[in-house]
Amino acid sequence: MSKVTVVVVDDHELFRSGVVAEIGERLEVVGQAGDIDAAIEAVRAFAPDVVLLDVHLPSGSGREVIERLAGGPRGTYFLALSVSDAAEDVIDLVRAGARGYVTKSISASDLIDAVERVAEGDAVFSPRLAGFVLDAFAGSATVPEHDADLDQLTDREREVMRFLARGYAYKEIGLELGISVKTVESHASAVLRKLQLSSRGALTRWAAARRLL
Amino acid sequence: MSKVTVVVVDDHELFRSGVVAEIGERLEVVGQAGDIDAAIEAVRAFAPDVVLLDVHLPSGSGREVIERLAGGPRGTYFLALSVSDAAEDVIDLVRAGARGYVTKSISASDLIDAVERVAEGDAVFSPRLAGFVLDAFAGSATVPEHDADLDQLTDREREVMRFLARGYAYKEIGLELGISVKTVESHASAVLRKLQLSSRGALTRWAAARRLL
DNA sequence: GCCGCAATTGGGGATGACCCTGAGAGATGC
DNA sequence: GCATCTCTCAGGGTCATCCCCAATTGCGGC
Repeated sequence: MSKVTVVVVDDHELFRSGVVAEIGERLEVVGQAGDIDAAIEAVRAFAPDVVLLDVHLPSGSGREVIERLAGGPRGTYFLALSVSDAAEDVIDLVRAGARGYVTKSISASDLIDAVERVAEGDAVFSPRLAGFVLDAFAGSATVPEHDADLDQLTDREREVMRFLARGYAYKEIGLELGISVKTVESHASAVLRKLQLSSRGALTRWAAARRLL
Repeated sequence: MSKVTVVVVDDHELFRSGVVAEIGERLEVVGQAGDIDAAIEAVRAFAPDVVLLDVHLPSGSGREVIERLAGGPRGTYFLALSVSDAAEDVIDLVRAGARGYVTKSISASDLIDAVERVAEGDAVFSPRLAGFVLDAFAGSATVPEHDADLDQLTDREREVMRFLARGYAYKEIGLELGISVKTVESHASAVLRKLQLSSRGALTRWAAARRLL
């Protein structure tokens, strides 16, 4: 396969040179940049497979580079490369869209491997760093858990309730479920009664508060 | 360092035997289980470093094992091992707390490496699978960002829109804002027209899709 | 079988929420 | 001065919503 193309973004020119010297044999470094604006320009110009992105740049965070390039032509992955191994930095960059995060203490051969894996769509993290992301992910998505209120509803009622909360009219729900409007009304009535709600609007608020939308 | 201890959970005894035969040289398999209850018992009894967990078990999902052991003594990591490489399964298990996810097509030596890395707190994924998690993570936190649709609304209209989307009746909004019902109706009408929506229900769906609730 | 119960499916009918058009008052800008 | 925009409100028509009511089906207990 042909060489993976890379743009290196770091505010220290000496560091960039070092990286290029180390990985230049196996990867094709098509561009370099020292600040956010130059980085964006370089990525747009060369459309590399992978962007090696320093987290701390003089004009801001590497996150900004990813965000401002979001929505652009796909196929470019970002690999964060930083001295920092703080959880906040890692999560921040990953949230923005980085596909990996390695510290600068990485060896040249490991860095090459990491870039090639990221270029293929895989995610790469230095040991321990992935744990930050997974913890944040698992914690951020505290899911369903048992809901006594929902338990009193029958299957059909729960189904109807979901549409109701999202703002679908009875008629629309009837079409969607293949039953008559009147039947939908019956279910809706049962839902309101069981949940002790007075109106359809109250149901929307109830569902929104539970993040059921 | 001493051998990493492992409990293997899979409903096929033959598969468990195969795993044990392959990894037994380098890792210490202290227990096995074929269903959810046995898995929980084994993990509690042996407190292994790593649990190799099949996703699909006869009595349910491997997720249940992780959930029912959550809050127990720490130090045990879960590594999902499945034939499925579906995004839902991967995200489901990671959300529950798995520290890695590899498919059953993995080689014995790679599996041993993966177990050892997970035992040290690192996260391990088969190629491509990590992308699912990162996409879900990044997608779960899509930030406000500028919204051209919202910009066309006046301050008052935005205010009314927020109530509308949450399911408040015109009368309630009027009371809340200290204006007449008729005024609220006018604002509501303007909101629908500007956002090109046909009804109040459509507005609720529009807002829900944008996480404005 | 037979009865009771719950779930699902409908109908009739009345209220009023919803949505449109139009319009006046005040503020701002050219 | 005139145009524009925003906020305010009213009249009026349509139909979504929500009440009470009933038939059908399936399931478990006696």
